[in-house]
Amino acid sequence: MAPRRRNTQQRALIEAELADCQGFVSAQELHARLREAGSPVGLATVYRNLNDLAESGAADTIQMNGAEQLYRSCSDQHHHHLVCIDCGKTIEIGPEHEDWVESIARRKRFTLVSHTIEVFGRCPDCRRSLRARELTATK
Amino acid sequence: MAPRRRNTQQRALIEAELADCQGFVSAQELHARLREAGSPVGLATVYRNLNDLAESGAADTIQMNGAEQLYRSCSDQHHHHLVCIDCGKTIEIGPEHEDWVESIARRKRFTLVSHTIEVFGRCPDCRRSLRARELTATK
DNA sequence: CTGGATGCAAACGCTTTGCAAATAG
DNA sequence: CTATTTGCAAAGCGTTTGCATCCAG
Repeated sequence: MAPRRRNTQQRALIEAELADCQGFVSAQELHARLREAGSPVGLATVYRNLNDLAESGAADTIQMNGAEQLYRSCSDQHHHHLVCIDCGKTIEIGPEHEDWVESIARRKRFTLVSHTIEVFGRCPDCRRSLRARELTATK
Repeated sequence: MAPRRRNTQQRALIEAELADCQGFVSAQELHARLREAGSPVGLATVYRNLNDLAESGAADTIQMNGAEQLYRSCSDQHHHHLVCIDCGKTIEIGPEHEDWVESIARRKRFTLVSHTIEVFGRCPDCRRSLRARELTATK
């Protein structure tokens, strides 16, 4: 079992702030938000808690280019995301693909351990404003 | 077009060594190999070239846990891998799934930009030796 | 020759850790 | 009261960069 942890004030703040974020946030970002919100939590504490949350499954995490770890509140089961590269909005991708992943592993006689899938694109809103901007820039 | 680069001796060494590796290697690992092989190439140069290769598509790259970038020689088109977590053997996963990724994006009205898929498991060989080891350890 | 490439070491950015002080249970 | 957790600052780690030197074209 996951060894129960203490219920500290800063842990609560971190969880709350994380839940408030729409998409993924980095530890640094979350730390800044808390600071601005007048809750001066130590950066190291943010890291420690975020890692705990990720380990316990209460948050999930992806690695961005540049070795930055992003976290997101998540109580659900295993799933993946479609992430907008402009605004950061994320949409969960259903579990339909798990079958596909399993069949790949089976076909190669691999025992499946884990997998990561991240899909990046541009959401309708951002695409629209991008196009508007391009028109303006046209000479 | 990709601006042509100079054909230096160390670039050749790096490309050759990368091609020699079975699975993925980190920049540091590759640097160590070269050094052991008596080809003292600077670490920075290894990084620079590996990044160039990745950018030009001559190598592909995945991020491991812990923010370490792994590279692999690769002349093919875009594809993904099934990686053995014990021996590091990698098997390319065909492009069948690209359709699936596209359909996800289309359904959510996203303009697709990129995606990453990595599947980790244990290959038949490693599974076999693992089982053998477990039997031995049985009290 | 000359500009791009190399090598070194210093700089970087994110993350982790050591340790004393604070605090939950 | 005691074991955890916090906060700070220092250390760690992979990677990048500044700059003088080197060498491919």
